[in-house]
Amino acid sequence: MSKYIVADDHPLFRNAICQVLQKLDENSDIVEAQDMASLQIKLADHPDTDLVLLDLHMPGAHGFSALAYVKGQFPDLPVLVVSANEKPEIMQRAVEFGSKGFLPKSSDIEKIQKAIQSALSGNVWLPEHATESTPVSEDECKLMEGIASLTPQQYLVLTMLAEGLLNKQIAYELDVTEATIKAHMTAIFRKLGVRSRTQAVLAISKLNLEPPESVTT
Amino acid sequence: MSKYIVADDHPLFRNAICQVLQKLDENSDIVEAQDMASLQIKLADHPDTDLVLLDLHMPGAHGFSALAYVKGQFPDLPVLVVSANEKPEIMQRAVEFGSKGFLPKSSDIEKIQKAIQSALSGNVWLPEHATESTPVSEDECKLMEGIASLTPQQYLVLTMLAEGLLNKQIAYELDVTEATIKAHMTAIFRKLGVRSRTQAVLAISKLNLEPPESVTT
DNA sequence: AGTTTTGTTCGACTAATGTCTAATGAGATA
DNA sequence: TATCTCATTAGACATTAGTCGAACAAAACT
Repeated sequence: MSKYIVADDHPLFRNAICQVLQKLDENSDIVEAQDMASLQIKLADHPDTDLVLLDLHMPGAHGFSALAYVKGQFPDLPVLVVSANEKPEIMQRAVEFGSKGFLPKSSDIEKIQKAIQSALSGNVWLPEHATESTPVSEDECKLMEGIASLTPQQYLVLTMLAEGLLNKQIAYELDVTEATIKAHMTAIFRKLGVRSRTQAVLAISKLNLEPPESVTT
Repeated sequence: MSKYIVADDHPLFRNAICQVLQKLDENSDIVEAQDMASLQIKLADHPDTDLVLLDLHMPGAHGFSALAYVKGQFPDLPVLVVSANEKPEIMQRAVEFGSKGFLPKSSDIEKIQKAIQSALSGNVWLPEHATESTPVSEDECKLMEGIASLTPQQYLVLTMLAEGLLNKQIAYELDVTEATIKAHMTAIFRKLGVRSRTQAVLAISKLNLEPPESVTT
């Protein structure tokens, strides 16, 4: 019997994944998360999780930064990235950043099963056509390491920064002082190797697979 | 006899394009630009240009913002986008934003000729496989219009903002006071419909085709 | 020529951002 | 248990960012 966390904001697809999991293993324990905040909680509540199915495009997940963050918090926890994205270079990058593979949302049930079984047995699974080689740049690696070293709170603050919020707004949302947010910002800048919020936003937008949501204030 | 401007930072490819143009029309007048700054100058110097071949990934060109900007300055000037990008949705988007077509850099000479002739005769040229439909969002349109309405100086300032520079640094580069840059910023924010530099960066990073260059201070 | 608009420039003022230092508390370690 | 590390919290201070009003010049319009 295995324990899974399925993190995806699309209820239909999340459900589909869950059904496949149950078919694969009737006694499996399945936990669901629909955004990064809930994923964080579930991860903390279920330290005995065997596999996380992670969508990179949930609320609070900015492309690969979500993967980097989860792997940073739980380095030994297997993660299988699930995404609507089909680009081979994205798939490969996911693996290079610690994912046990890449599962396109267009996959049929059989492929989903294979991917999950591979991941559980410690192997990597990729669609056939994802074999191009796309080297990861030095900078990108450094950035991923930086994100992986963020604390949960810091990641949350970074996420809100990436939505264009002011320190004041972030402080209000998190119910702390503006001074606290500023302190977090300074810490985040250090870890990401940047000097301002503008550069921080530029840095993480490099990791975005798809255009971010519209900027709303 | 026609006059062309070839804007591409890759000398080899720029040269190749120029040769095709000369073959197509021996008397053609060909002007070259290797970045947005020089393109701006050439555009002003040659108001009788018949066609601009524009690479969206030159220094100073942030994805579609370069196209939006050129079309904003010279609405009636035909522009043919040239790019290493091969994604159909990117190609279509270029056309929707006013390009006379999309020429992948992998094209052979024959295709290049066809694309240019189409553009000159007022038609649109696209590779065969670029026929998916990808609607442009409301927000994205507004943003493109905003960029198109920027003045040359404002576009320049926006570009430097998008590299993560401080107002002070931009002011030094452009040899004006910081107050001037701030005034430009305010104007840019209004036109882009945002309230801070952070949001401005987020907005234009939505238009980037590929990850931006590394952030260096 | 006279008027209007618009881009660029800037100073003064207000708001937001970022750094430094330090207190607190929770977990890990010895 | 005592100690140590580190995340979280914040106040004080310094810097940067952003708004407003206005001067000036160039271009467009009458």
